[in-house]
Amino acid sequence: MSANLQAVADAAGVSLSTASRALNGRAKAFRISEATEKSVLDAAKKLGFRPNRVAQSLRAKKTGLVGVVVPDVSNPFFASIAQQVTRAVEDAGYHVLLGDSGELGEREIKLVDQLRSRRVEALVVCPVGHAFDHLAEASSSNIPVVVVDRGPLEETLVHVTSDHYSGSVAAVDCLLKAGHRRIGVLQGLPGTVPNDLRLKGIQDSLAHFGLTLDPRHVAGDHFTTESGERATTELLSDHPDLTALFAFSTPNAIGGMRALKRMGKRIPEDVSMVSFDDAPFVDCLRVPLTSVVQDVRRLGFTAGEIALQQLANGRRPERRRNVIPVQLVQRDSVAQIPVCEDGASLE
Amino acid sequence: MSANLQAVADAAGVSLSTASRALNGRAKAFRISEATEKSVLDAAKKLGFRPNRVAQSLRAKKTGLVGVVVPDVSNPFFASIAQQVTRAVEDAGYHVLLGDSGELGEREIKLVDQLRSRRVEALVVCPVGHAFDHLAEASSSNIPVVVVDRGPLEETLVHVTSDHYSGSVAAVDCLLKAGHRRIGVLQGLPGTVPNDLRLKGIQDSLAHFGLTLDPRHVAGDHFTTESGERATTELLSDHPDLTALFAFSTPNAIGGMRALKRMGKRIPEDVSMVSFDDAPFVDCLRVPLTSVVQDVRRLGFTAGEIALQQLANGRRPERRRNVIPVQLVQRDSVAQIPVCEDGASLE
DNA sequence: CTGAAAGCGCTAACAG
DNA sequence: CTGTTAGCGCTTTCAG
Repeated sequence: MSANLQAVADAAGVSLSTASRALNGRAKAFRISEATEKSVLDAAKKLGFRPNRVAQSLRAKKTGLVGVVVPDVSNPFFASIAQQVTRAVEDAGYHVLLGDSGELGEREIKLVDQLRSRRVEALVVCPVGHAFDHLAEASSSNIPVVVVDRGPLEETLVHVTSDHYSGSVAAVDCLLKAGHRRIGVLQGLPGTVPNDLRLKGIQDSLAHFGLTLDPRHVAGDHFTTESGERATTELLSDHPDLTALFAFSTPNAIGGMRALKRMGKRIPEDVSMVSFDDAPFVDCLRVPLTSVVQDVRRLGFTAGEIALQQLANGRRPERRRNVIPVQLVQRDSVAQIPVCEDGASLE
Repeated sequence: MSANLQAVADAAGVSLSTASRALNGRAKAFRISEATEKSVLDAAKKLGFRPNRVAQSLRAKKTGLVGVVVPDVSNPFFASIAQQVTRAVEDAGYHVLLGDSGELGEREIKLVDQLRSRRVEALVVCPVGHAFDHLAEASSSNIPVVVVDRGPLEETLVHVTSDHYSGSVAAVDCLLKAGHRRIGVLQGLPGTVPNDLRLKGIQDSLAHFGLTLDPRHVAGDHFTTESGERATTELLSDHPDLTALFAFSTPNAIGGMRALKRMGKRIPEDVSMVSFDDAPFVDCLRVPLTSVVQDVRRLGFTAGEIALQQLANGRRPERRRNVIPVQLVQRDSVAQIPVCEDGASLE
């Protein structure tokens, strides 16, 4: 195995502690002679000494580790978040222990537990989104926990999230202004905050036009392509009169596009589409999608920064909920259609 | 802080060692009475005992950690690899320490060093691609190293990679069969194996038609959208007679599409395009791209498996180079054009 | 059946 | 200016 401090000390003909001090750049502070210092440094280099961070961690009771748990790293949205956390904490000397829950609540709980066993100093978690007890428990046991994206509705945890409600309102307003009245929704995971806040945004936006959201116009059960494809097929078979679809994620939208293609429907001629987005390539899709763009990088970086601050301060930040603004970007997937006079006739 | 073994032992009224044995499920083996075992387990639960993995690691000289270093986690290609490694090793009880080199060789070296300091038991690295000494050094100091994607040309390291050469040949054959003779190349990082093997594939494929690759038809310097966009602009300004582009990555292709759009050129009517791919959404791009599809998941999972085997066997595998097949998928981005009779007139 | 003690590699009192 | 020693939390001989 790799040489240890003792070996270096022996090679340099000094004691363990002198070697330690020299290696840690404390030579000056301890007034170690330059000759001694040099001989230690030389010995270390010659032996290829690499300080054992495990031992250091045990001793210092600090691992310099941040645990990051996401539902699916292969999704660019979560990959970006993991990346930004990595970047945010690296200058402070922290490394990231990565966990992928595979959208499974049970796995998430297990992962959080394992990471705590590894004594991560902080946790940044994109939860599956239905249960938060394990995170609350971690948080109350004094380890900084930052939840990103799908957090609880109550302000129990430090939470970084996009402005789902406003974004949703903007998206639906855009459809309404273009004359659409019968809008289908390709939703993500029901019961999670991003999903339900967006549904609420839709309802409120429709209400301004004296309309209501027909629950039968909402389909889908995950933020995945598969869900988007299934939901679209279902929605358009049962309700061929829908003129627009609102997809709750880029994968949902991509699934929707696949289904529409299969059904021989064109965007936006036959069906308009807007999406709530999280991926950087939306402008290059078959039809450049009009979409609510989230600032994913900021979401992740902010989470990392908050965790770091908390680590430095030693106390929870006053601000629990950090809402990152979103922006509606109009592209080519929404067609203007003649306003149907009997706006109330939607169903 | 969290309770330690001593605390559990005290609470259960037994010694440290008995507590340890009971907690590790070795009660039977050590013929500990059921009552004692139960009291230990109860005490542990009551105190919320979580074994300190750092101390265990120090003691066992095993961390159960695999280091994964990639150039850019936000790129779905690398994100998938990281994910698959995570999945491949998790059942064996390993966790992944993630590093993002940001395509910077220096950072990669530093990260590898830091991860080794943290005593990762194995390294899976997608190198920036120009220098490998640090990896060779790690490998020769007995830690399993698996290089994915951009490895060295020589078989000095265990390497998992797509069949770049054959894929490239297939892509160019497809263009040639469609009548294209003047092909521009949006390359990635020159000097890396995937890049240069693909260039070689192009040359050999062209040679079959008695053609050669004009170096001026090759542009680009990274596997990024920016490089793809710049290269396309450059290529089509200088050589407006190019009828097709071969993009070496999905980001390169997306950049190319952006540039073409800006220049008012349509795919495939004005310019055909094929890409060497690594992302799952290519079928939904503006123009569904004909492309060489890599089995990214297999790339990553295989790397994880090999690392694990090596950890179990304790010796380097015989097979150094693991080549994963690729597949040409024809979509709609290649137009048939009238064969120019004077095939030699390309330039 | 259970306990005492050594030691993994390192840092930081505490002595000289 | 340098060395000795205790101890971080755990597992595992070695003794009873």
